[in-house]
Amino acid sequence: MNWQSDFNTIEVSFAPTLEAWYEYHKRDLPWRHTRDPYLIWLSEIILQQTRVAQGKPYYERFVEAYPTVANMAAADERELLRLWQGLGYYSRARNLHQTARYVTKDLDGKFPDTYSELLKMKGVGAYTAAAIASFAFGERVPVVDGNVYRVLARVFGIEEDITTTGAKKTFSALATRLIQSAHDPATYNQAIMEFGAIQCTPVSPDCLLCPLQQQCAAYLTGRQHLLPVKAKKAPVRERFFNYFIFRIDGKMAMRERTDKDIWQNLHDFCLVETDEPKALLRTIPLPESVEKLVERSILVEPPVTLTQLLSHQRIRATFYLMDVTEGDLNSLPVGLNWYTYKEISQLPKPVIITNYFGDLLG
DNA sequence: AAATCGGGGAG
DNA sequence: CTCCCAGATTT
Repeated sequence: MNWQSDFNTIEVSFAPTLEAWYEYHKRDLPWRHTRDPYLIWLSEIILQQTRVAQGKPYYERFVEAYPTVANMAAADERELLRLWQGLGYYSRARNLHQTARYVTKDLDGKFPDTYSELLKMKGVGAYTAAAIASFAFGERVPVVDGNVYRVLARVFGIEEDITTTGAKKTFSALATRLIQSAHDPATYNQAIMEFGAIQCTPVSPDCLLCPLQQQCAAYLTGRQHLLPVKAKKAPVRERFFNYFIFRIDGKMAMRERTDKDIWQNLHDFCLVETDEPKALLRTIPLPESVEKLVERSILVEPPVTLTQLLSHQRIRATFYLMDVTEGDLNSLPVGLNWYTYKEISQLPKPVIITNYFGDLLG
């Protein structure tokens, strides 16, 4: 047996081995009890870059609120964002809504049933299209997610930087070969991701009880902890937010974020961003409309500073709670509107805003 | 090809 | 602290 046929033997046994492992080790997760493409799509969007433990309660709430794609299409986008609040990557919620309407209106409620048609939906890329196509329709297309990168890099000893375009092609090509030997494409795709999530984990993988131990290039050379190779991320950008919370008669001034920036379509307060931290209110350069409002307001408590860490940014926000004492309530700076506390509790807001409110307003 | 988009949990 | 999670889209 030469090296070529030996290599092919590993490729052919790979999928059946994982499928067998999966039948014994799989977790009982809610989206594994359905083949409804709508529910599978919903679960996959929620789980993008999101751990199962974090996404699961959101999935339950969304299924309860919108049992069908038509229900979701009929909903208000703000309602979806409110349900999505705290999960991050809010474009997912906006795309969810847009795609629900696309399926309901343009496709007459019939969910796309092939990889290439699924790929046309907003928010559905190569991974999600493959997941829905295989889980709901049995199509033989491989999922390639973070788990798959890790498992394949280790078992096959691939040292390419997984953040590059070339690696994406390498791993996809290998994954396409491997799924050909699967007994069932849906089971195999579930299996390799589950295997990455609970056996071949990023830190301290359970190699001693691994069914692929003697076929794993990384284990056989003691390089588990070195694979996959991944370029380091750029350092996070520091940002300083100065929030003015204008308050009067049980209302607060808030605005919907519409700039091409974080937290699009979520609601926050009057924001003045500075390029350095400002400990004193009078040192913050204010736009004229804000300055005029500040002048007829009084600071009702010492400013509170909170920090929110994002993937690429560290937000340090200082909150100035201001009671407006006089003047025309109809003349707020552009974009701001008065909201009652009850209304505010229903608005989708960034986590740092809900943290500021504490238990007062969700 | 590189940057951007959240938030949380594990170690 | 660092890493990374059932990635996609924009620049």
